[in-house]
Amino acid sequence: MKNPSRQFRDAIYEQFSRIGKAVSSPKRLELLDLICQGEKTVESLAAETGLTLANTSQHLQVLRAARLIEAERDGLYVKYHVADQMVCEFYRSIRVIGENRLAEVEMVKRQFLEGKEGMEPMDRESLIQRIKEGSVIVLDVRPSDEYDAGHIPGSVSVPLNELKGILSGLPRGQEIVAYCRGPYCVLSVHAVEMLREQGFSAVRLEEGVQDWRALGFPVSVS
Amino acid sequence: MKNPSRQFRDAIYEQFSRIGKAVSSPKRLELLDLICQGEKTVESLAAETGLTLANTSQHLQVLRAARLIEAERDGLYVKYHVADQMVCEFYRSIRVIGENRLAEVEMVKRQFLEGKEGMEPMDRESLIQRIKEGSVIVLDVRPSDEYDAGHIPGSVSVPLNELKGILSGLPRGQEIVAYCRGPYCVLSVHAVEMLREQGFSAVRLEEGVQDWRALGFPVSVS
DNA sequence: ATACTATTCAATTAAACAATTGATTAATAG
DNA sequence: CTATTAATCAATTGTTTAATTGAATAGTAT
Repeated sequence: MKNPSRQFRDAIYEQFSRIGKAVSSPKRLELLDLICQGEKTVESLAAETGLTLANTSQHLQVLRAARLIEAERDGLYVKYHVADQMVCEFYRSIRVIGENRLAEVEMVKRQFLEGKEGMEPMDRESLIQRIKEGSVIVLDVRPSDEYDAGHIPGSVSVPLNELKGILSGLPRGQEIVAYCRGPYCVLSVHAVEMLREQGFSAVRLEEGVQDWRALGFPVSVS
Repeated sequence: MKNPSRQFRDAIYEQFSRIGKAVSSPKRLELLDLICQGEKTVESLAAETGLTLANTSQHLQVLRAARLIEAERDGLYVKYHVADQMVCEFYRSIRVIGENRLAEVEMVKRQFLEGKEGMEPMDRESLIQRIKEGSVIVLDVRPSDEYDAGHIPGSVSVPLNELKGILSGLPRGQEIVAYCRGPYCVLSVHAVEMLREQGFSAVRLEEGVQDWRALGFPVSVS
């Protein structure tokens, strides 16, 4: 019926579409985003995404069938991690294309941050400059295992739910920068809100570790 | 029902999944691949992919709705082109992840090239070196409008269907390199087969213009 | 205007998919 | 061995999707 060259191309693009199908579901993208922060159990992913356990597991199978992630059993738990750093860069490229080309992304973001004054990134370049020269305190407000898997050099791990307890230990004079998983993670938003309520001078860094790496800056591990 | 932060994330990942859905179909990937070579009419895309016109048009709408491509009317024809060079790089990253992570891609390729001796890329690095220093004749065997949209510097445009006619004008002594749209395009395979049958010393360059650009080498236009 | 061509739209069909539920399989601890 | 916990599998539901067909639209040439 079909000539060999067409069969060949059909087979090839069929294979490539496995990658596309894997990232064609919003929930799978969210899962991939989380897994890019460090290895995660099925349970923790289900909790973060609001999916049922069975449903989470099935989405993870799809990502695994496309070879984007790998599973490893650790006692009672199965931990998933990205198959290759390239996968994180790939996920990030979807994000960046979305941000650049889909006006709706900017709209949704603006709508969410509405009323949260000053949560918009204020001159990213100079903020990053100050972080690199160490003239501000940088808080990584993600869970500590994500900090361990990779963080901005010089940052301090203060998971959001521990922030309240260490407020008294923070210096009042210096500016505080909080960051988390990236522009669509709300941990740093809440951290900055809390810090400001307590009278601290705090700002949010939108970028996550993946962005930091993509910008060509070093990332510390453990 | 859901808290605002969940609503926000759902809305954001929903947007990103538009990109994923757009590249979740084999045929749309093939279309995107072709459009990355230069602007194309619906008709020519339908002919290349073996899809019906209506079906092609609908796939193009999906790619357009994800803002990956744009349409422009030119007289009777509608021409589609990539919305941004970033889209070609994105498509290429799917291809590269597929090549690196899906064993099936290599299998399908090997199966197709089986029996076509020497069609496998022979020491890519040194071949590229010789192309760059101009010690081989480089033929671009794609349609001429694709050559115009971007080609390897120093290459000569000889669309496959014109190759037969100019065989007599080619030097017998020198090695000839043929390239086309990339590893999954068969134009250069056929070109090399024809050249060898006629006694020429010919090899295939697997890389296409997108790869050439991604490797950091310059690309000539028009 | 009229015919003509390229493209898109609309309606249909069959196939693929996401989410849910309940049952089942691993690994561990008592 | 039995209970417990984490994860997966299997079957079902309602949606979404790809491809097909035929009709409708937009632009061109006569």
